[in-house]
Amino acid sequence: MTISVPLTRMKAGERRELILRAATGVFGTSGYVGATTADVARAAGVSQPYVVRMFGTKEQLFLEVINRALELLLAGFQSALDDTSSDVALEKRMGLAYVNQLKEHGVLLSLMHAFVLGREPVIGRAARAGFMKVYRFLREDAGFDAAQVQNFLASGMLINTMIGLDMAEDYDGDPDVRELMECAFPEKVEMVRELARKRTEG
Amino acid sequence: MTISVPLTRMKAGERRELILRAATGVFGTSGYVGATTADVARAAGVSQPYVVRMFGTKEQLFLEVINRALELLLAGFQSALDDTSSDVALEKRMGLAYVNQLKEHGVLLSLMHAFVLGREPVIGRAARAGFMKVYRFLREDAGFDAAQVQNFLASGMLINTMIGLDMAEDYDGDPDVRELMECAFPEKVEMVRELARKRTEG
DNA sequence: GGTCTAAGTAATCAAACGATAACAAGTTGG
DNA sequence: CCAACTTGTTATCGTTTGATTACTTAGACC
Repeated sequence: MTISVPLTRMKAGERRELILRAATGVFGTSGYVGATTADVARAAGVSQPYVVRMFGTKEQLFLEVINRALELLLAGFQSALDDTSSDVALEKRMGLAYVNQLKEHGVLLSLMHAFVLGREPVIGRAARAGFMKVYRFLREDAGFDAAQVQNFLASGMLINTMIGLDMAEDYDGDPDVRELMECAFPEKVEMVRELARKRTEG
Repeated sequence: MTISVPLTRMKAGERRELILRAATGVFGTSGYVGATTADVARAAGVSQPYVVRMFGTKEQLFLEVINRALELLLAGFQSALDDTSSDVALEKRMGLAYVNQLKEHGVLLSLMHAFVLGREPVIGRAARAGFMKVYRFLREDAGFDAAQVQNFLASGMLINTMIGLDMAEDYDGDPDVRELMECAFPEKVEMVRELARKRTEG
């Protein structure tokens, strides 16, 4: 039973961002179809009809979630690109920028859920466009060649998959999981485990 | 309007396999939550209650679908492993075996949909176990080292993603898509495009 | 301090879905 | 040939869900 009475008022813009963050987490966990507008509302601390009225439809909300996720991702890449202070190689800096997106829950996973819905007319089109936007950034702005991009994206998709699988769940019980995770998230295994713990308990 | 009258009888075993094939395609396209038992029934040419009664629940059906998909995948890998006649390197043979699973629609994609539902208690557990079964096959039976397995799985997850995105849809209109596809499916681009066409038209 | 707008809720609905129950028609074995 | 089991269907039900409508109330502004 949720006590829903007083609720401090916000301007629509703030509330919108708050709901988008909540929705990112929910869609990341349950997927586009599996997530309900009531789940999102609960996570955001507002009523279900308010979520729908603010975004029009669940589909529109999901589109805004994945567009926001793409903006965050590309902004992270741009920062890694701009930061020439460190002597770390570009490809590695970009990889770290990618993994750091895990700190906000659902950013990478809601994208991943969109990526497997290519046959959905509206979402599919948006997902392809978003994916290729990342491709072009890596290819043109970051200056990767085609093979580098392919390799980078492949590693990213494996990371998404392992996060989607909640693989950290089995880290302690299965040495093969440990081996794989240490290979897939170099230097970031502890962060990933910590975040998984927080999500499970909290 | 479906004409549903005469329907030649089958033994339950055959009908089961037929439904599992149909369900593989439907789950691959729409995902676990998005696919309905009525969709599966329509694709299999039987009534919706029959699907439910044969498999108990939709969840159970999905579990059988992904277990079957895993069996097909591992059988394909085993064949590639056994076929020592060709002079093609093992890693490449395994890659071809992977891509050839695309010939049956939904085998790789239904697995992919399972892989992003790690938080679902039952499906998540099965998905992790299945993924690690593949990992162990590559690591132990195929003799890959950890980095090789990571690289192989990463390429596989990128392939899954691009198929899930229905990326072939944009092959003609976007030269970057063409570049990426030629990098991700070496020598198999035409097959992928052909299968995508069949799925779109048929 | 009253008023008017923007921020929110409660109540409710129609559609879709998974599941169940009850029934029909082949097929097989004695 | 008929009884019994298997293969299948039609009809229907209770929930869940996204969406709509109508109502409330906080707070900014004159």
